[in-house]
Amino acid sequence: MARIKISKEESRKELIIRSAATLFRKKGFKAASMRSLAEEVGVEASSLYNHIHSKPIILKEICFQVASQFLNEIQKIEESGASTLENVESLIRFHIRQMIENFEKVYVSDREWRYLQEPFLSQFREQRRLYRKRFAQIIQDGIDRGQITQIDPATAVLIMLHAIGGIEAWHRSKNKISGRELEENMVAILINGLKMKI
Amino acid sequence: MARIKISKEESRKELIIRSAATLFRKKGFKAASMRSLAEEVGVEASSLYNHIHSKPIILKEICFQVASQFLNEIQKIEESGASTLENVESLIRFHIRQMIENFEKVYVSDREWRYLQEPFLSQFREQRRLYRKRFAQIIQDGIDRGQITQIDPATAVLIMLHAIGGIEAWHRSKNKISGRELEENMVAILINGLKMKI
DNA sequence: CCTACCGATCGGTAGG
DNA sequence: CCTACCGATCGGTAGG
Repeated sequence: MARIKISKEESRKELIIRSAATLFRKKGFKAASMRSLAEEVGVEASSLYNHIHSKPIILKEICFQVASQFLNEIQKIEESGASTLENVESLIRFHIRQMIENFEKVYVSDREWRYLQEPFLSQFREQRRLYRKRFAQIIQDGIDRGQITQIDPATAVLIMLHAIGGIEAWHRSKNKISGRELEENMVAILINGLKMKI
Repeated sequence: MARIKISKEESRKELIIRSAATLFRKKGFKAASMRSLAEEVGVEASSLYNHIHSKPIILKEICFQVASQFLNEIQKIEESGASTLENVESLIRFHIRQMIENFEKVYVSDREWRYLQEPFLSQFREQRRLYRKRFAQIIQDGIDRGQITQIDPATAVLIMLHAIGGIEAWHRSKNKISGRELEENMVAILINGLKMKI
């Protein structure tokens, strides 16, 4: 019975976090009220606090959940032993798919993290900085091996990540091309942009 | 004397709008309070209302100021008679420079426009939609003429605009490369990504 | 999970 | 341009 209660609590909490992600994306963290979140979930605002600690802690859970997924993936890729350009492509594809399939949380983590409270704000910034550094290192390897054109790796990372963030506009548009087509088009442009000119 | 008074009023208003742009960028529109804006400007909150109508109207002024600059520029480029790839490059360079030199307003117009009130929200969305359509048309011309690789033009626009939005991260980073280098690197990657593979 | 409620802060107005 | 102030809304707590 204790087990059942715990698992119910857990799923309730996750429902709240998922609803919050959608709400934070739509309205922005500051403009999204706990009252509107409660309405979405179907309870009174005060009842939310039986499952979550506070509004900023919800944001923290979203941001760190997403961050750990990307850190796991880059770890796998670094250890893959594939060629650099393949590694860049894998990572880009992972970002694109996350942005398509796990849109609400990824978007919130990308755009609303600045409302994190300390010490989470600093921790998140640091994770982000290290992630980008590792991404830049993969690109640097590609330059060293002559697979990637002579560019500033940090700038390349910046372009990649933000370009992929643009999928937000795709979600909002009518007459979308398919997710598959979107992925192929983005990969084509971005990878082509990195390749050595011959 | 009336003329002097008016010109003083105007510059006071523009000071408020510039301060607001910086504040909206730093805190986000919702989190930025009129009281903190007043503090920045050096008056009491209530005194702001002698120069501006309301908080959302400040946002409107920022967004439409920026939008009209981009609309002017794309107009000039469409009429230039240059080759397609040159047109794309000109437009990208304009975006990059605006993002570097007119950062606060451009960033706010890019990220905070969703807090616009009707009817401005709809008007802004429509201007944006048309702008992107014109940008996509330039790329479509390039594809038709065989200068640009076979990709979805709307996706290409999405990538370009959001990649350039990434300059925000450049502003925030220490150890920046120079603005000039940034521009050249971004142009290199983005234009290279569009070009026909040979 | 709800009712009742709190202190803080918000955008904005009245009046001078 | 300021003092004084308003109603609305916010995140969150007490107590059951």
